[in-house]
Amino acid sequence: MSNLKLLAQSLGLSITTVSRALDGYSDVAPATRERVQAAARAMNYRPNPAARSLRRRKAEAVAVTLPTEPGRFGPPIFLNMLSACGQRLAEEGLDLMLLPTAGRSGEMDTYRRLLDGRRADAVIVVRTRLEDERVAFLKERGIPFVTHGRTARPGEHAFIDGDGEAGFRDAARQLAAAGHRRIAHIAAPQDLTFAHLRRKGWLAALDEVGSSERLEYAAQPTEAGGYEAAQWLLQQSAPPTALLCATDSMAIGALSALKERGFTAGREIAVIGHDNLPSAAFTDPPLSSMEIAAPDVGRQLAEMLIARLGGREARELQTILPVRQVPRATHGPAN
Amino acid sequence: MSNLKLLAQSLGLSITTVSRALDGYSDVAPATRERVQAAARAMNYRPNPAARSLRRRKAEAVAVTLPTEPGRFGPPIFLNMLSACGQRLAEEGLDLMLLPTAGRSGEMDTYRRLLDGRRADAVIVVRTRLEDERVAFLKERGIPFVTHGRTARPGEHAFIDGDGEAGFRDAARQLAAAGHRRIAHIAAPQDLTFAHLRRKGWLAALDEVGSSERLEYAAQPTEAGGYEAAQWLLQQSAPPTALLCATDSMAIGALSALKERGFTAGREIAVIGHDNLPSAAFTDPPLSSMEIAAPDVGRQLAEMLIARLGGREARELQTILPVRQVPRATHGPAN
DNA sequence: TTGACTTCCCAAAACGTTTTGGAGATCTAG
DNA sequence: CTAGATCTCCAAAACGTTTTGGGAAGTCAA
Repeated sequence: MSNLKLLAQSLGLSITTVSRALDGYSDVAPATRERVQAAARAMNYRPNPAARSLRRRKAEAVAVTLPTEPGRFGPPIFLNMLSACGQRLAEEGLDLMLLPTAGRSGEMDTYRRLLDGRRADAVIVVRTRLEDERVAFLKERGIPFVTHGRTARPGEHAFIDGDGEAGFRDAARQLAAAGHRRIAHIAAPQDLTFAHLRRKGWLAALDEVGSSERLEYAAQPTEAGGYEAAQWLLQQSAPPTALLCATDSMAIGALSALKERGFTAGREIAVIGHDNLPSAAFTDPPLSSMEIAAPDVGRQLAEMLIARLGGREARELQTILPVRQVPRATHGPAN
Repeated sequence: MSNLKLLAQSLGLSITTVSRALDGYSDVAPATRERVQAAARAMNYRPNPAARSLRRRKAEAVAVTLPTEPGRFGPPIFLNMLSACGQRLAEEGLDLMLLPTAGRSGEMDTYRRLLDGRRADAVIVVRTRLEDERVAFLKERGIPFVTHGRTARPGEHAFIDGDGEAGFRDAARQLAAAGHRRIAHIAAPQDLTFAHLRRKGWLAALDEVGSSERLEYAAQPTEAGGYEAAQWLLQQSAPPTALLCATDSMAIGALSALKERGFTAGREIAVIGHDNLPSAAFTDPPLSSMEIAAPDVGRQLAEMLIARLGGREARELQTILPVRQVPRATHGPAN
């Protein structure tokens, strides 16, 4: 409600001086600066964000688009990550805008609306794909952005990601070391980078131990997808003794399929997921999983975005976070 | 990049006329209107949102604050609901701003920053409490808002909510009809309205059937909370035969506690949750739950907000949606 | 023919901020 | 005592839109 004009009038100063005093310029006397700041606090003045961004030609906002098919739940991790991210951005005076989009084509429309209209200064890309048209678009336009997850050419942009490849390699190695010979992979759609990398890690471990079996099934990264995959794998002529699942949601579905067929996960068949969802500790048996070792991915994401807005080079802003195994009861023995 | 001035110049018209043509005013000739619209499309002109909201004195944005304790996951339903909501708001040219806040005091700070600075025209309140200072604040300031969930005085503001009370009454009735005599309630913190109402429904059913037992335990609405509650309830001298849980997350925790003590849910002890999470169908045994019967709560929320911004009275905008039982395997028999 | 009414258009004033390009004091050095 | 340097401050011009208050033709009725 109160603006610079009012503030200036009440202080007997010009708008210019008040503005500069509040922004901490050096060409205003310390005494007046303090007088101005006190008055601003008293009238609890807040700069009008519209006016400010009009003049500065910045939106002071960061956008994230959420591709959501109706009825399908986004991974619960997102909300938490975005929350932490937004909190850090707020400290910098940046708003976090959530732009849900319908399907993949709607997403590009949203991008165009967003950036032609200068509604956001920077963008966060989630559910990154190996070949991601969003990334291509943003690079072409020169908009700062950070992706959550890599693309096929990660060298060319800022990203933060967990080392799912290493995580799955380690997990598969451990299973092999425990005597498992038929380690199957329940994969998520391979255009999603995280899914591709996790599968790659699994493949690497199989190569290492000289296993030639390539038992796998790709499905949607949901409980239903995991269930479907496990059903298919278990009815093969030589069914697997271990299921390495792309996500915990899929693993939970797989557990259900195992139970249905009379298997006990962790005894006859090992199951390992990824994400360490809160519910993973409460499945029956408790689900072995893995997770990004850093507690604050969202915050780091924000930090990278801020650095990018501050002019830092994209190549300096590329983080791969280690993945830590969270063993529980389902990675049990083969031998 | 292109603005009204450029557009006007290229058309040999005034800025005023171009602006009015695009806004569909009647005082511009149909022929010129079309000429303008064609040109606007060709130059893919988008009005600068900052300039527009400066002049219109509106932010063209809706905010939702997300109270998130670090480490604790918000209910996975939120992301979906907000997604659907944001999609509808976008059709109206409104951005959905996500403002994560640290703890309860930080939340009020955020509200003040938000509304003193006119960053949002309207607000969505989630995790509504019986006595909610956010609601008080918004009413005092006269900001349009809709709450997801009711307060203790729901008559005074717009809200959308599921009829958790009826849902829990029905569920408890059914349990009683099946012969259950000691129906316990695993409650969420009672300052949260949804938790209060669900407990109330449970109490109502107990009164109806003349049961005097009041077995209950309140905990955090998480898997861990449900686990803790179930543990406590099961070690009472006269343990319950049914657990009516405030949320599916809690029910999943309870299932785990049951298993640990050698009980089979749905045989010795019934378990029912609420929310119908995707994973509820994949627990062992599959969890009986309930859910709001409407498929598009988020969209309806957006609709109410739009109506409210359009001047509709808050009292006309109060929706209680029916709750439907989703029976699976865990509400099993007592007799 | 004239006055009133339409129809179509426009100049200019906002909205509230930041920034540019000084201007008037006061001080410093010669 | 004067020329420059240094401190403080300010008027005015942006930023791109919407909206106010008309104004110039053209049309119609009397």
